[in-house]
Order: sequence, then structure tokens, then C-alpha cells
Amino acid sequence: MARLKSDDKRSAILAAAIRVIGRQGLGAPTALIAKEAGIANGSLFTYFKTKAALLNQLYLEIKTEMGSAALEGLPPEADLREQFLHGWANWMRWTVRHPQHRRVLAQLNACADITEATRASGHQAMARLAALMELARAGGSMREAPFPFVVALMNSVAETTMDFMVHDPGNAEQHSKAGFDALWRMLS
Amino acid sequence: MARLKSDDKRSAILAAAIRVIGRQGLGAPTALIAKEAGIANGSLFTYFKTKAALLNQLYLEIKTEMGSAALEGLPPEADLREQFLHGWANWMRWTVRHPQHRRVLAQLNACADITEATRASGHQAMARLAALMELARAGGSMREAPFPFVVALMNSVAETTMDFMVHDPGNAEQHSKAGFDALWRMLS
Amino acid sequence: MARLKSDDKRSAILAAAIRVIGRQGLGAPTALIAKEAGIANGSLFTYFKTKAALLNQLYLEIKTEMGSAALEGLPPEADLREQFLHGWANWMRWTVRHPQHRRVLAQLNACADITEATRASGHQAMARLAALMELARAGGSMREAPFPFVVALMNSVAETTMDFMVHDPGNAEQHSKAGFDALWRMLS
Amino acid sequence: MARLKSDDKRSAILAAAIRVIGRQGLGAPTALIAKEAGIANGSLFTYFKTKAALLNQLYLEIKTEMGSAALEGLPPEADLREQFLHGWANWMRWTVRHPQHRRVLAQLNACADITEATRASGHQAMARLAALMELARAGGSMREAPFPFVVALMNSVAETTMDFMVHDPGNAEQHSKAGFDALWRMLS
DNA sequence: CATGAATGAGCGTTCATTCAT
DNA sequence: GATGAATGAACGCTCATTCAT
Repeated sequence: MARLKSDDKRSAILAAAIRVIGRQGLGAPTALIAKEAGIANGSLFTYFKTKAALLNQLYLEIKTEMGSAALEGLPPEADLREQFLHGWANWMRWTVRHPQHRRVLAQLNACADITEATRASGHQAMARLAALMELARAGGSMREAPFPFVVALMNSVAETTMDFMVHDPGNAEQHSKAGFDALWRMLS
Repeated sequence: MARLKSDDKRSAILAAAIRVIGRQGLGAPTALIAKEAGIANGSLFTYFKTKAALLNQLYLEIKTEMGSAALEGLPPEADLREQFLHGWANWMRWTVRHPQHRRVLAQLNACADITEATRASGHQAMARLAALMELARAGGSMREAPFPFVVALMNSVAETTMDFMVHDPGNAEQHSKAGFDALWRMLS
Repeated sequence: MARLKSDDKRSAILAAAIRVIGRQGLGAPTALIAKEAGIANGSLFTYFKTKAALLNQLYLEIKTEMGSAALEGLPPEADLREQFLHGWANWMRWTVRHPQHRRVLAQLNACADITEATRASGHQAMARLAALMELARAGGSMREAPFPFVVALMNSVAETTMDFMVHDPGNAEQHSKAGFDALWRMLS
Repeated sequence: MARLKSDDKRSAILAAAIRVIGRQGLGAPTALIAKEAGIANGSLFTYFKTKAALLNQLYLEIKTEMGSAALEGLPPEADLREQFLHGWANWMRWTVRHPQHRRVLAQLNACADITEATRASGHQAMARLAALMELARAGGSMREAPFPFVVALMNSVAETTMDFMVHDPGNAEQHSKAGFDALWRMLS
């Protein structure tokens, strides 16, 4: 048995990609990512067949991480609004703590190399939070709107809120609350 | 000397850029844009010093066009909600009719080459609509939120609404209305 | 210790090389040859120090096989022309049955990695047939020409004949005969 | 008007390609060919879209040059054998004087990048000489053989003759004559 | 001012070979 | 000895930008 493909190295590449792409954008050379990951440029391609494949994995990785962060410690007993607020706050906190991840995710979202399959898979990451929203709107004004539309609205309000939290971290808590309230009003 | 011939070329380049970038993304070669504009590749650089400059102008151009479209025929006598709804409907209609412009704008938004100054300037384009919103929220729940936050929310709800209109043009009108109502509820 | 297990692997590699190079040309990756041989890419280099070494061995292998095929069942009693014709027919038949071998040999011939020593050694493979030709020309028009020249002529007429047999297998027999007759006339 | 694509540069690239490929084989980097031609590596691609395109042109160029060399000063009054011998001698002389061209042509012949169309077009270059052969065989032993077969035989005998002339230039004339006689005997 | 050839740094990817396991 | 991940030089090709014409 030779050296086995190590998960550590895989992760190192993904982590390096976030840093480098966060700094330089999606045009960042694979060679630089490899260097930042501490491996030879050619080695990157034993872990990811192409740059596009790396980008797709990165998208999934970030979305998944974001999704778990949002669900951490969700109180199962609490009422709907409470639960949703908890998830929302988790989510917002995560993006403020990982501004680079957020920036990279935004670029990835606007990038043609990310396949439809990857996007679909990525949506799963937020499924739990989306389900809470589904319940929340049940008796409200948006009860007739298509579910994906409502989810998309949640996402866009969240994005906007994050922007303000990142740019004005001093009032992060208040922005988070304001965003949540706005969203809740939209649903009610 | 009145309008210079070069004004035509400038516009031709910007129009070509929308078409080409809409098709190929921001990575589209300047040479291709030049060809589509009917000029020599080198000539592009007498109108725009660099590709980044072209991109910034393009951003402004599209935003401005979008802004005017939104304001067309705004009824000065009508009440606030009516006026705002009119602008909203204009806006939505424009993006459905110009999906390429919207796609390009989305890419530009996520592109590091667009300077902060350009973005700031671009926001002016929607100032009139924003001002209507400013009034709308005056007595509502968001009366304490920072103005830019409210504007950003409007933008993001609008974006989401457009997405659904573009992907499901059969129900465009309903999506437009649902988006507006959601936004209004948010402000109220 | 009799035959080493490694002899099998050596042969497997050479056989795989013929298939892969036949398909992809000399640029075929050693990794692919290894895979086709059912071994790890690195293992190839315990059997052949370099790719060039593999290629040289391959050249020899094919030439040798071709030579034995040509000599099979040579009638020792028959007259010169008969014997030579028999060898010729064997030879032609072999290439028609192994078009891949022939293609690979042709590529190897035009490849700078094959050393002069290898080529010289390869010529031995056809020595018996060449010797028959040596006799055949003894009293003929080419009696003064250098032996290697005559052998080379034989080879080139053979090559040409093979080409036509391969591309027009329906008339293979006739092409073989026509080629032989042409060669014999040349010597007479 | 800008600098026009110059025929000189085109020729310089082709000439450089012959030198570099003659030295290093078909694997020679385009960058090296460009440098040898005195231009930037990127410029090569304004003259030839791909390396394969360059190779195809090179094939044509060399074949054409070889063809004209063969036909130079063909005596229109002389009898068939005389004319053909003249062409043959021209041909042989040319290859001895341009051994690099010959080597490159041989590599090109065995190279998958040369398209069938290119090969067909290249055959035109020797059409005049082939036509003489067509006449020559008319009443001879090969009168029933397919024309392409006879042409191919001529080529292969010529190739072999050249080899010996190149490797033993002292007796070049004699080899040329011996090759011609052998070919003529084959046809008679 | 227009043209389009020239430039050359830069990119993603491949692959023969090495070497830790 | 066998394995296959690691290596990094090398390659063909692109493209923003410059500049001779």
C-alpha cells in the first residue's frame, strides 16, 4: 500500500481555496491554491479532477457547514417562532464569523461552473431551516405562494442582513433581530 | 461639434458587451466584444482604458437603464402605495423583458473589478424608488432601521421576485404582486 | 528458481502497451499501460527503467514475433523461390492478422527514442528471410548492390504490400502475390 | 491599417519548425519554434491556429517543395524512361540536400495529427511524376495492378534509396541509379 | 483616430518518474 | 516487490494590452 489519499489533504485544499479565492476571486490560479495548501500544483488534481470539480465541492462544503451551524442547539421544545429565531441567529452569527466563506459562496453562486445538480444538493443543507419556515407561513399571508419562492425570500433577506452585520459589526445583534422581524412580518 | 461619432461606438461596445457577457460570462474576451461591436479589438481600448473600466461602465449603464424603466409614467397624483406599486411593476417588467441585462448585472455584482465608487454611483439609479420606500416605511415597523438596510431589503426581495418571474413567465404577474405585497408587509 | 512470476508481468506490460499505443499512439501515458496490464503505475518502472526502455523492448518484441511468424513451416527441400515465397506469404499473413502490431511498429520506427542499437538488433529478426534474398539476388541484376540496400528494398516493398492488404482485405491474396512478383522482378 | 500578417513571418515559422522538429522531433514545443522564428510564442498562433494546423501546413509545404524540385527541368521531348529518370534524379538529389526536410516529412507521415485531407492534398505534389509512372507501367508486368499500389511502390523504393544516399553520400549517384533501375525492372 | 498583428505572462492540466508505506 | 499518491517541469493555448502602420 502506498500513501493513501488523505482526507487531511483534501480539507487543506478546500480550506486553502477559501482563503485564496476570498482574496483573489474565482480566477485564482489552482497553483496558488495548491501552494497555500502545502502541496505541489499537480497534486491538487489527484484530489479534484478539474478546477470546476474543486469549485463544486467547495460550494457543497461551505453550504453544508453553514447549514449545520444554523441548526446547532435548536431547542426542540420551544415554539415555532423561538426555534426559527434560534436557527436564524445561529446562521447570522456564522456568517459574521466567516466572512470569507460568505464571500466565496456568493461568487460561487454567480459562477457558471457550479452545476444544477450541485446547487440542488446544496439546498439540502438548509432544508431543516426551510421546513421551519414552511410551518411558519402555513397560516399567514404567503400560504398560497410557492414554497421555493418563500425559501428564496428567506435567503435574500438573510443575505441582506448578513451584509449589514458584516459591514457594521458593532450593531450586528440589532441587524440580526431587525432582519428576522422583517422576515416574520413578511410571512405573517 | 455636436455628438461625436465615437458616442455611437461607445454604445455599440456596451451593447455588444451585454450580449457577449450574457452568453459567455465575464471571462468573455475583449476581442470578441469588439468584434460583436463591429470594431477592431484594439479600438475598444480607446473607449475604455481597461476591461475593468468597461465593466464598471457597463454596470452603471445597466443600472441606469433599469432605474429609468422603473420610473416611467409614475403617477404624481396617486397615493404612496399606488406610486410605489407602479414603479415596482415597471421594474419587474423590465427585467423580464431584458433577462440578459439582469444576468449580466448579477455577474457584475459579484465581480471584484467593480469598485465601491461604481457601486455607490449605481445606487443613485434607484434613488427615486428608494425615496418612495423611505416615505412608505416612515410610520411603519422599520421606521428605526437604517435607510440603506431598507433599500437593500427592497433590492433583495425584488431580485428574488425577478428570478421567479423569469423562470416561470406564465405567472409573472402573480409573482410580481406577491413580491410587492411581501415587501409592503415587511415595511408596514 | 524457474520462470519468475515477473516474467508474466513483463509480458502483460508489453501486451498492454501494444493495445494502448495502437489505440492512442506513442503519447499514451505509462499509467494507462500499467492499468491495462493490471498493475500499479509505479510498478511498470520496476520492469522497465524508463518509458524509452519499454518502447525499445516493445520494438524488439514485435520484430521478433514477426520474424518467427515469417519462418514458420519453411519447406527446407523446396527451391529458393518457393521457400522465399512461403516466408513472404507468412509474413504478409501475420501483419494482416495483427494490424495493431504493425501500426505500433510503424510508429516505433519513426520514433527518436528507439536507439540505433535496438534497430540493429531488430534487423536480426528477419535475418533468415534476408539470407534467402541474398541467395535470390546472387545471379541477378542486383548482384553488385550492397546487401543492406537489397534488404531495405525488400522491407519497403513488403510494407507497401501490407498497407494494401490491410486496407483492402478482400484482395489480400492478390496484393501479396503482386508484391512478391514485383520484388522478384526487381532482383532478377 | 495595422501591421499586416506577413508571409515572411509565416515562412519563418515553417522554416523554424523544420529545424526544431528535425532536431527534437514532433514533440518540440511551439514556444521553441516561435523563438527560433524570432517571434513571441503567442504570435505563432496568429499564423497557425493550433500546433496541429502548423504541422499540416508543414507537411504540405515540404511535399510541395519536394514535388517542384523533382519536376525541375523535365525534358519534354525525351522518351519516357529518360524523363522519368530525370525526375527521379532530381528527387533524390533534393532529399540528399535537405536531409532535415526528409526526416521531418517522415515523422509527419507517421503522425496522427495529419488529416486525411492533408495527405490527399499532399499526394498532388507528386502527381506529375506519378503520371509518368502510370505510362511506364502501361505495357509492363504491373499493368493490372491498381495505380495507387504502383505509386506506393515507387514511393517506398524512393524512400529506401534516399536512406542509402543520405547515409553513404559518397556513393549517392550509384545508389540513385540502382534504385531507379530496380524500380524500372519492377515495372517492366 | 482606426486597425489588427505582436506581445508574453499566465493558466489548467498532464505525465514520467520517485518514494513513503 | 508492489502500490499509488506526490512531484513539478512542461506544454499548448488565451487574452488584455500595446503599438507600428
